[in-house]
Amino acid sequence: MSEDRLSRVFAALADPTRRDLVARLSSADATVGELAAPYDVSLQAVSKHLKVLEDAGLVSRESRRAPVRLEAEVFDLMTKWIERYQQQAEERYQRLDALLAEMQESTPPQQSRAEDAS
Amino acid sequence: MSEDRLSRVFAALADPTRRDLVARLSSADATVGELAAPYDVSLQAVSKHLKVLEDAGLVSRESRRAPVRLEAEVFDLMTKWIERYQQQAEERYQRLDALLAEMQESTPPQQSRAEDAS
DNA sequence: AAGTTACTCAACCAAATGGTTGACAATGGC
DNA sequence: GCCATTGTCAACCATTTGGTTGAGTAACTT
Repeated sequence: MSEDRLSRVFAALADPTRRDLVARLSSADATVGELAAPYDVSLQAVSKHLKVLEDAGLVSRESRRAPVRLEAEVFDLMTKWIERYQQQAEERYQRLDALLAEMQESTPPQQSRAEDAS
Repeated sequence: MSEDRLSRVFAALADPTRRDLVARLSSADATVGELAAPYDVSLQAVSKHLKVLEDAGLVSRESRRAPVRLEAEVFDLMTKWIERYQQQAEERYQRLDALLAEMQESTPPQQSRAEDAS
């Protein structure tokens, strides 16, 4: 479903120029020309970058020459995905730690363990 | 600095297969073979995907045939980036809302506004 | 020490990406 | 209504990407 959308969002942000555009748009809306000015690539190249951001839903415009606006809601999509697996992984590590601690307890102080034998 | 690292992380997660690998690794470590099994691409292809994830720092292994492990800390890098601009954008929208509200207050109820004239 | 099994490297291919330049379309000012 | 400005589309190019197959390497098993 939104599988493809997530792919587009991540792919869009994988490019440093595009991330910089997002960064700049987070502090103020701006037209394509304004956005293009600081970079040493053609206006067309920046226009393409903006299309990628737009297709990913990260950015929108009311009409052609209107200022580009950041769509901050899309960030939630990423955050949700990230948090889900981060949390799951962390919980697992916690369980593992607990398990290790338990094993250590039931096994009284020993001289050596297989893995770190000198 | 870690500009390049962020690019690699986002690019790594832009691929659905790679996102699925991460998802599966979040619930349990697994070997390359185990990870490859469910997909209908070659083992080599999955091996390549894992290399991409590894280069992005999302995944690690102690040795060749050891189980692959998810490095959940990298998620923080993304989260930090996202939250920074999301927050900045939201603050800006709040200020804008406040400004509009203020303008509305100083402008007593009017019959029509330019934009939505019938 | 030898043989399997598990994985990676290398070469190749098609498609996608980020860039270019040149022609075109749409907006805003006069 | 015309012109200048602003932005997009199209065609092209080099590089990267995700896949393949085949050959090689590394690690357990016995």
